[in-house]
Parts: sequence; C-alpha cells; structure tokens
Amino acid sequence: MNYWLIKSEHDTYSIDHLKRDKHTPWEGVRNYQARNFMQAMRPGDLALFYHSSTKSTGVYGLAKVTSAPHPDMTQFDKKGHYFEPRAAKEKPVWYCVDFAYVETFKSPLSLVEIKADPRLEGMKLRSPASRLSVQTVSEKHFEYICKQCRV
DNA sequence: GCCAACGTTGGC
DNA sequence: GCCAACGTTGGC
Repeated sequence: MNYWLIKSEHDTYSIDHLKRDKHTPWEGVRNYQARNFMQAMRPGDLALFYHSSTKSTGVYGLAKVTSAPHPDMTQFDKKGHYFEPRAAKEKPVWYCVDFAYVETFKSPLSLVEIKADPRLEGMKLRSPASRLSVQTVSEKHFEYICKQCRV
C-alpha cells in the first residue's frame, strides 16, 4: 500500500467536485515523473487531495485509487487541450488512474501549517521543487496529516 | 501580476 | 550530449 498526494487547482477541480462525481479519471497529467508515479499506483492506495491556486492552499480531503493505470484518453482527442501527437492507440504516452471520493477533511491543513510543523519535516511540499502534481507521501506523514485534519 | 524553480524542446 | 530558449506551475 502506497500513499500519495495529488494536486488540483481549487477552481478547476476541487474535492467538492470529486464528492459530486464520486469518482473521476485523473486525466491531463503531462509530466513524466507524475506519470511514472501514477503507473505505480494500485487500487486501494490513498491520496491526499491538495488544492493549489487558491487563497489558502493545502490538503482538503482524501481520495482512493480505484483502477489500475490505464491510458489517458484525452491524449487521443485532436481538438482537446491535452492532445498528444506522439501517441498512438496501441502506444499511448500518458497514463492515469481513477480516483474515488473518500472524505472531505473537517479541518484542512494549509501549506503554511504543513511548512511549520516539525513532524512534517521532509515532506516534498516543503521543498522549493514541490511543483509536481503527483507526489509520494510517507506513511508516517500520511497518518499524521489525516489525524490532524479529522480533529 | 511577478518570479523562482523546474521541465521540455531543439539546434548544434 | 550540451545548453539556451521557452513554457508551465504555483506560491505570494
């Protein structure tokens, strides 16, 4: 079992959208490192749901992986924003997994708090190189954040 | 809107 | 394979 953190722009797709949809394919990721992480995901894995580009960025909820990695269909859509000319049906370039809604945190943990908490030392979000939209999270950090957010 | 920190592309 | 130019992310 692995733990992850997935980012989404608050206004584009928030934890409330996922709650409404119940589950969604995590499409549109166009970064190789993020793709490689998604290819390592397995059904049952849990992911912290992070809101970026909002007044208070931070972890707002929890999502669960419900599918094996599969080709991201948006890469084949010629007219779409995520079209990938190098991709062929039999040789996709981009992959994604499906996420299901698990919960919305009672008390979200802001980035400011994440950076200030000594128990979250080493979290990728705290480094300047934290732009990656799919990140790994250690079990210790994951459990601790869930505990903090449910109080 | 600015800018730091990357990632990607493409010429050589 | 190097590296400059450019594009993107995302905090502030």
